[in-house]
Amino acid sequence: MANMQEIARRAGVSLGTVSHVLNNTANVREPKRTRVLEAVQAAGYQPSQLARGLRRDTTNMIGMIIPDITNPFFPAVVRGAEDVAFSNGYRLILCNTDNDHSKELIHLNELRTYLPAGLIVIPSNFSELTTQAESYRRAGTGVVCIDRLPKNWSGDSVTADNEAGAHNATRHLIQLGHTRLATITGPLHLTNAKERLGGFKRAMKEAKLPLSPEYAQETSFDKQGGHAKTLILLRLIPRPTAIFAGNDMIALGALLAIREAGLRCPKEISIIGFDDLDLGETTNPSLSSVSQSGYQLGTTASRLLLDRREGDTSPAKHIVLETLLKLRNSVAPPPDEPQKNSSARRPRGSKHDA
Amino acid sequence: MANMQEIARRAGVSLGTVSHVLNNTANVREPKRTRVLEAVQAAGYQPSQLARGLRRDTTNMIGMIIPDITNPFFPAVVRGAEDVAFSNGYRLILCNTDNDHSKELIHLNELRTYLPAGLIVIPSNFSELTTQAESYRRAGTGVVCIDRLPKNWSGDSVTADNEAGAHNATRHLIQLGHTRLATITGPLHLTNAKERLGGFKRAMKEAKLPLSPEYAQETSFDKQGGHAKTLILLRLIPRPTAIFAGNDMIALGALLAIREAGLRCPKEISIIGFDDLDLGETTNPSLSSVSQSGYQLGTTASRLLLDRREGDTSPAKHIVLETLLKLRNSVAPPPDEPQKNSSARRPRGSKHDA
DNA sequence: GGGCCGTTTTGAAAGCTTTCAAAATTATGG
DNA sequence: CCATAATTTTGAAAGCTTTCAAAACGGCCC
Repeated sequence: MANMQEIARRAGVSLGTVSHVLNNTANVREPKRTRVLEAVQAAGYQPSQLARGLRRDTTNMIGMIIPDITNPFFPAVVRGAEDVAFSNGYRLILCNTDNDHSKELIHLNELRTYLPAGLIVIPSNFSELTTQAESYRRAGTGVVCIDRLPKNWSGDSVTADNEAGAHNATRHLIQLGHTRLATITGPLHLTNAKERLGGFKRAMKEAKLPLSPEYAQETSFDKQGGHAKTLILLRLIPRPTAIFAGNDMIALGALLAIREAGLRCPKEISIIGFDDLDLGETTNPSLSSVSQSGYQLGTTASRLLLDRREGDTSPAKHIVLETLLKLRNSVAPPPDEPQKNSSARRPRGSKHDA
Repeated sequence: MANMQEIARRAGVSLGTVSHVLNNTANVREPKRTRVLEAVQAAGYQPSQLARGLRRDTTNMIGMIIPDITNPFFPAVVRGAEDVAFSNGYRLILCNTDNDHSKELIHLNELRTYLPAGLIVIPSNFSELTTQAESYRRAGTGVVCIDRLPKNWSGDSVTADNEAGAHNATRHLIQLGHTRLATITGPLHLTNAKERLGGFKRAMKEAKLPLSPEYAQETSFDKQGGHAKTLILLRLIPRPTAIFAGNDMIALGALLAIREAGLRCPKEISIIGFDDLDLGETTNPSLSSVSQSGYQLGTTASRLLLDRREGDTSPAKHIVLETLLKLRNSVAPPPDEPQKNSSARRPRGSKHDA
């Protein structure tokens, strides 16, 4: 591939001049300027990002570390980040951690050697991001933490207003007349899960409703977890008439469990999830959910990173994005009559129904 | 950050020796060897990928170009590619094209300047990949094309057996007794859409069933497309009793349209999709689909790329992955009685039903 | 102990760009 | 038209690694 030397030769100027034209880093008078540009065109020259990065001590790559692109919430985040990055000439290196902090560490250490323009990170479980980011910052590389925060994080962050979203959803259930609410949370060492539980609890307290511990189950942010914990909730006496799920995957598991148990959603049990994934539209019943924009999470993080790069040295920013309660068909007022709890144990169509 | 110079100094050896130890590129006798390794440990040294890439004339980055990570089929592909890449020390640069060939071209031109180890590409509409890849190949950089192929592609490729999958699905519908089948295909300039239509047609022909053109609708690979074209199909006389959809998003749109039209799936109309996305499990009815493994598509592509890099110079490989018909609740035998076609126009619960 | 051979080790060059100080050119003012 | 100031242009250095030819080393045999 053509290099700058070649362009300089073709245009009959020095290496430095070519560089100045390309980067607008000094005035270059007219005859030469166009000669250079023409030579660039003619040769189809594009500067080596490697040499450039090496010399400038920074590249136009952004390291994006996420748990798992396969989890339906994250693609939108990545896409948002990429869109802003791309339109500003930056590119994304995508790294999956599977929530494993040792894998995260490998990525953090390796990415450094690419001299990235910055990092956007959704921290893994028990992430050591806080310590690692320190060394990035010393090198002048921005690190933005999104979606949830690791221990002691004090840098830039972009998150959803988990507390308010959960509070709002819970209050809605209460206003419909529900008094026996339960929640299935994600892992409580994750800040977003904890905040959502906080919002739920606050709404309960404000309504002076009791909440004994077995009505707040903790599990992983997935279908299996939601399914298993819902089965537990359905056996409680009195049985809850509404479940606030920590995210849509949990809500989906809950829906399945409820269906299996022979109960009907929303008639006998209401469900609200969190995230408002596309798949919530097509379930039966369609899933009510606290909507947060993953895309916006991504764009905001990229924007923040680029602002920092362009010299914004203001103190750490903690951007919190609004959520919106999206009501679909999985919520209804509680059933009037006191339910016969025993029916929960009998799958629909089982012989005992006869 | 520490550099090799520093390590050499600490270990009391020359630059060359450090490099040899790190790359196992020459024997280094015992006292020095460990001294170097210790110095590396102590300094937390990691070689600059930029300098290394510049010198070696190639990096450990793989460019991955896809239409849109937000489309639910692609995350698994990316994940598969990343897993194999990662465990071999390679990293992924993710690029979305939105199926826009000019955006694809930008990525192709820019990625070159990173001296990537290779490219994995799902070509955009009207992709110019074939010409571009030529210049990559001249530079010794592998390009693997997956999922669908651009015009005149003769390089390595990994695709699903679209023809057989579609054929199999269609045959299943026919065996159930359906005689009036329709299909909604993706854009027919995409090879995968075309192959699926081919499989459908072959099954029809083998069963000696007629297929007039209006029973094969073409649209984009999305919900809107599926919805719109299904409305058209439902108005046909005689109305089809089964639809083979070009992918699950189309199938989803079809399902919605059928529901809106007051018809029941699978009782009155059967649907089979393609891709077997997760969301197909949770729709109502759950979606039957031709299952192809996006993950395997990704792993195979990465594997192929790495094999090439390790010196495999055999002629272009065209790997075709098996599909599997996944039956769920969206298919059933056709209704016995000749349906009253007019009902298709009436939404469920409309006054005309009375 | 000297000469020779095979192995280790070294130092410098190369890869491509940016940037800095210095050189060359042009402009300005008297 | 000269001296000086301002602007352009240049060439070399630096950034960090790999690699190649050459130098140093160690062992072996006579």
